Amino acid sequence: MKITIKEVAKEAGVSIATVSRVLNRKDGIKPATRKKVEKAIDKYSFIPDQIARTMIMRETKTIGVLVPQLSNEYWATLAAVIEEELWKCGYTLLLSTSSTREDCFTKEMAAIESFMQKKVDGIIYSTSSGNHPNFQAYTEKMVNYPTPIVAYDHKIPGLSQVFGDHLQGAMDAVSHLITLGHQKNAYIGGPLVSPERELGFRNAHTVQGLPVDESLIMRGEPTFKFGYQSMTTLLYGNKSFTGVFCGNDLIALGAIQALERAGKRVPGDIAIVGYDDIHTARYVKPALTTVRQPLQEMGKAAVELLLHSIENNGQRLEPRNLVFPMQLIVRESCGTMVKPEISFS
Amino acid sequence: MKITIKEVAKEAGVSIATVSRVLNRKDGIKPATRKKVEKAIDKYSFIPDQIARTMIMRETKTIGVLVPQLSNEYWATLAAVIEEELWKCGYTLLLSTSSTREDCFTKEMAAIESFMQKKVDGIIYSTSSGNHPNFQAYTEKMVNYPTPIVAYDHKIPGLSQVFGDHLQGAMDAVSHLITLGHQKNAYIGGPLVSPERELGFRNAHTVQGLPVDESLIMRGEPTFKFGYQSMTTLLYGNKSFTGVFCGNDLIALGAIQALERAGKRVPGDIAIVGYDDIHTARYVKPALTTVRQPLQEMGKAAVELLLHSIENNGQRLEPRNLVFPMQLIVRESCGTMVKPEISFS
DNA sequence: ATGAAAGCGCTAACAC
DNA sequence: GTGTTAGCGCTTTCAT
Repeated sequence: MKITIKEVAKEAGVSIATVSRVLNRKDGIKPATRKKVEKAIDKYSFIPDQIARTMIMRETKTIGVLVPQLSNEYWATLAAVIEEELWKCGYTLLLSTSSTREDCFTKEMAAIESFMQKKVDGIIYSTSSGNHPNFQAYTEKMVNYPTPIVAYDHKIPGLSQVFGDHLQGAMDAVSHLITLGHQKNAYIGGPLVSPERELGFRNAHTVQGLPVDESLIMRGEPTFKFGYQSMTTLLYGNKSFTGVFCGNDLIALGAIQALERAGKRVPGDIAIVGYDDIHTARYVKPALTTVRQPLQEMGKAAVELLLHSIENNGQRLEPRNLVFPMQLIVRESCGTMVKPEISFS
Repeated sequence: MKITIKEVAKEAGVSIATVSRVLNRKDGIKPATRKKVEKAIDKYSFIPDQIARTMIMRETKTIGVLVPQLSNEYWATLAAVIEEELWKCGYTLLLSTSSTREDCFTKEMAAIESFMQKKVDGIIYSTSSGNHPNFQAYTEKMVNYPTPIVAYDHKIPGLSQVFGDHLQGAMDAVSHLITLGHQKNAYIGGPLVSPERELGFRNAHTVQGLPVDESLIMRGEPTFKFGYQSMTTLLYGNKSFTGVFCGNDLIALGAIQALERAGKRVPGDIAIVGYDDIHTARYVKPALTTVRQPLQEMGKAAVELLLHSIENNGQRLEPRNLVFPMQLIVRESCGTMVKPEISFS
């Protein structure tokens, strides 16, 4: 038989209102009554029904989190950070991913809708379909949603957002390449990946009075496969270049793999910089020089922003934007000799 | 103003029952009425309240998934597989992790309880506290839970479960080491990690009539750090060994890092085998010889088992156990020269 | 200090 | 075909 507060009430010889009161730690209850009720709860191993409670309280204590994919270390780590942070604050997360499937935009919309149906208290939204033709139109409506949303690492006017300063990150990375003497560099990445990274690549050249060879710009998906294929294309195209900036570490790993297969040495023949600083970046040989994103801080900030706006949802407060600085991590893939670091993680 | 089916009904000039019918694609409705209702739904951008619906239907279309940690590639990938599979079947996942914190057992219990309160339709449960003193007592009660649970890669009597044949996997790995001529081998891993892997390690030796040096067995956590530290201990303990079987790939990576720091060559001086075949295993140098778990299949199986028992929850069907075979992937870390594989993933 | 009763938004059984 | 109505399990006035 199904146990509800009714059964508990009967067992304890009180009304359901009283049971509800002890469940919610309200005071103004005779200790003796409370004892009786607690005993009944225990006897039946009664677990209160959140769903019924939600109907009245209008809160689910769950947050919808949308990330592009979990099989990518960067996003998985972000999800981990968010989960931990949310749990500390008494929230659980409803998780969806978007970019495993071709039509990620459709999946994203469906996931958000599912979050709304399930009445999550808030949403943390990172996207992989920022370049979809209908993206703008869709996200513009988000401002009017009853559910607070914070955008992670992409712009949605009117929403609170957390993002990384990728223009700076990319410039630092490419400047490093240039400083080491690399004048002809390729970019494998955006703007599908991230327009700012390509922009930073260009700026770094411009600042040094160096031209950018447009045929050395490869745009596509943020995957190992794309990195491998792009590098292969570059190699067989007989392009001349000595440095490569990759839109993320996975791309860099793929590029390195292609280089090795072609008998080129990294960094001897070609210098490579990645982006993200996923764990793997330190394990590989050569260890990857890359740009570290302060993932931990960014994830925490997203949670804070969200919970803050949940608490004050009455006032519909001004959206807040948080920008985080990136940090160049110099390892081996650009030829600067550094003592290999040991890291536990 | 809050939009409910009431408002939609009024707008369309019908009763709430009719609105409910079109929402649930019931037939027996005049096309004209359906049109009217659909227009009203559209006008208000009405999103039905799952919570209210759940109260009656007794299903949430959400599944609770508990994994040890998301920052570990193996578990993240499993979560990704499960999410994808579940989504296809119309389910969303409520995700929790256990082992980021010290007291993972407490967190696990709390997470499961939270799943129950939130009335998930089922739970996929993988654990990292199988060695906790109260674990057995706790899981024994799970059989009587009203919510179907499938155990992932650990035994809980009375539940359906999916697991890998780690005894076989470990034996294959260690036999490979022995076949290559390694007679004195270390094990860095369990039994906290997985008792079967240690057992397989022992069996492989026994079968070949080789003794196991107990001082070469290191037990601890499934982390990079533990691998690094254990190898360091082994090295400074002046032990003699030429092969190492690691409980998982992260441990193996840590061990290799320690070996390199100590000026040893892999596989020249020491041969290493890992376990899991995470993506990183191919990127590292030397590429890791390891045991591949059919993660994709195992994740899918867990989902299938769960959904099957959700559908037939009336009959309380017999628990089913699925065991998956492991596959040794020979790369470079044991000294067998193989052409490095290219893999897109 | 406790109980009775009114809903929260929806579905389903039963009318008509 | 469509409307009326009784709940689902809980919280919360309003009485007492």
